[in-house]
Amino acid sequence: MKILLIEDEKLLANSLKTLLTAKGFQVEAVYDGETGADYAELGIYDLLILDVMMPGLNGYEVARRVRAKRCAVPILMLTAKSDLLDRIEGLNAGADYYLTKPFDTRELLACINALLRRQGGQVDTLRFGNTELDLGTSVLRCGANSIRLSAREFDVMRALLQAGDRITSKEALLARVWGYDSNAVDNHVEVYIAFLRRKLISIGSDVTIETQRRMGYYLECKKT
Amino acid sequence: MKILLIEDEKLLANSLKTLLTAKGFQVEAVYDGETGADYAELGIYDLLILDVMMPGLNGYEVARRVRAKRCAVPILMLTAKSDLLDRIEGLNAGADYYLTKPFDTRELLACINALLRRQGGQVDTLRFGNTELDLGTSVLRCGANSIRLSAREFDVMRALLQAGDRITSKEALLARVWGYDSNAVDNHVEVYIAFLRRKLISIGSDVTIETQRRMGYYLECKKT
DNA sequence: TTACCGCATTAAGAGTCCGTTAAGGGAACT
DNA sequence: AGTTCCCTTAACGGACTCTTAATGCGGTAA
Repeated sequence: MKILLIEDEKLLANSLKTLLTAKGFQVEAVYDGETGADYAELGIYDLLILDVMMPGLNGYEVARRVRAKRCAVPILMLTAKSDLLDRIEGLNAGADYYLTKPFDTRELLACINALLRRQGGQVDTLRFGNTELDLGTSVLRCGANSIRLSAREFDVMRALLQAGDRITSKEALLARVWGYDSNAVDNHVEVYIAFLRRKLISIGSDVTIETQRRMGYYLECKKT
Repeated sequence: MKILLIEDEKLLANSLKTLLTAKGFQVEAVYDGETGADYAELGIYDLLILDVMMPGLNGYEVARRVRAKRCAVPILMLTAKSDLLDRIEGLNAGADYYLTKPFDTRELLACINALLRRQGGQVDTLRFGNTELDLGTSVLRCGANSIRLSAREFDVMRALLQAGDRITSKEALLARVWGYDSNAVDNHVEVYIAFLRRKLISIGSDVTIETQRRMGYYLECKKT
């Protein structure tokens, strides 16, 4: 896990670096906003730790610049400012967490773990209603019942689960599952929707695939 | 965007629900941890707002239970406890953000936006008066009531909502919804306006589609 | 007033879109 | 080579949306 630390107070920067390195992270420290933004935009870091008060580009500006480049890296903002409006500005600038100095190292580590946990994509199953799809094994499960999905079935089901109750169009499914340049036709999707419906019923799921005519498909939980 | 609010103080729960609903979120509130965990595990929410101090299952336990089920939904924890160790416990239990009561509503909204931004797909809604059109699900909603729109209905409604109280001509609607080169006639628009009027009434909306003779249609909010 | 034009509303028909099944071909494994 | 599974293709039946058309009302102009 690579962390980029952008902090102009070298004393604090070094102690943080030592702490995080000891915890097993790879830490790179830079001491001004300009350099920090340049490094961050490389897109090779798993986390940015960012001081707000810095000469040159301040933390807000760095965050905004990084987000403007569509970098989705998590940003943890550090600051001596505990003012409410500062926190709000930080979050709106694109930060994911806001920590006020002085902070406890255990809290810092908990924050970092929380941010990385999300980033690390520990997501190995997708769920909706009483049903879950195991992304590792392609098994669709509902309580004690389960059934294996074929490759295509899996791709379609995953797309539907990610959208949840939002409508997924046939074109989107064709593009995601069969590829943009394939000569697949709508009927392919319809056939696989039928396959999945049958399998959902066979494991006693309360999830149904609903049709929104001319628009696409969405999931619904038939409980309550 | 669907939010599940788990908070046993009904006064606070209701005021939060009002606030968030006004901001265009779909909010469901439950008043104890057990129920909350059950709902959360359905996997249909985009965000959990979770009070720590509750009878029965407390917030930490709810978070742990949800994470144990491998639900990746973002969790925002609320608490009166400002103690450092509580914050750390919250984050380690699986929360993504920790907010201390009393909090400013602007800060709460900034947090929510930060968490949802990371979650990805910011499916928005079009709103007018007390009514909104969910662009992801093509559901027309007014408070607790909602109704699905067909493809054509959706297209017409979206065009009207985007214009708001400005007049949209039939020609514009024909061009946008049916296409420039279609042989659709004015009556098509009239029929769909009638469909939409009926649906607006059926969900108790205060929005009406007004006719400006020879010019087109516009929306009006009948609130007094 | 009277005739006319534009719009509202309803109902029914038509056509499109979708569901489902089954058969055939191809790839991987035995 | 045989078998099995998966994906594709096609055909048919059905349901729903969209279109069409007829009727009536209200405003507007001659």
